[in-house]
Amino acid sequence: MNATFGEYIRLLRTKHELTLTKLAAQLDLDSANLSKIENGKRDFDEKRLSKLAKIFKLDLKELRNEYVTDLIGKKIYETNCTKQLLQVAEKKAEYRRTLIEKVI
Amino acid sequence: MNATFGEYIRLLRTKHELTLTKLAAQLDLDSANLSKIENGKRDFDEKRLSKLAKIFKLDLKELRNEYVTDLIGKKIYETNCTKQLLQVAEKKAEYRRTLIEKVI
DNA sequence: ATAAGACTTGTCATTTTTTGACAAAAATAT
DNA sequence: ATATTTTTGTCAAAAAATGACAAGTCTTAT
Repeated sequence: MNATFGEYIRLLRTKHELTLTKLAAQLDLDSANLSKIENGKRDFDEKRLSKLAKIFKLDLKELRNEYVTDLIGKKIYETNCTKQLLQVAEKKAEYRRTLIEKVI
Repeated sequence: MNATFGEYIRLLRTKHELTLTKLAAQLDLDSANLSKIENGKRDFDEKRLSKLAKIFKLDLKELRNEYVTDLIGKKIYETNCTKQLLQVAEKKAEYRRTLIEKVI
């Protein structure tokens, strides 16, 4: 999926021919705020992922992957993180994983 | 650098034989909070990067790279983002870069 | 043309999260 | 043992995110 998470939601919504108001209601959200989410002016709150999955009958894990990759992709973008640096970041993530083991 | 940013600061500090109190003062920070930062219980605020660079005579850009990779590494860790998903995230970052071009 | 519905934008109070500051306990060094 | 250093807990203040509403634009049907 080559789109922001907001664009992805809009895609799902329009494909199902739902209005902002209709979908927002199902997500327990204001339609104005859903509009902002779709337009990348607000973030989608992780706590609503399961609702979103149910509404569009999506696999929650896959949806969460979409969400997480968007989150990190956004950070990569915001910080101007190059591919090279991203590899360093990945190493550091691995390192953090080893930290926990040490505590055990 | 295979360490969290907090650990990295601690490394720098001890290498220079500074106490928490001394370094904290130079960073315009409470020593108790610097302790938390070094122990990963708080985040280092980006706005102090330049001070940190000056104190230890580090290249600000390189230091910022350390900081950014820590930031993203932490996110990768927290979200359990696999290498595969990370590639997706990278694609999404690229996509975001193209979005701006479209506006121009 | 205009009325209705759909979407967008701006604002603001509330909530949540982060930060700074201080006190006191724990660990370490002298 | 005392002094110094470091850690931990707490809390108020600052900052950021969120929910809600009002008013705006745009689109479509009549």
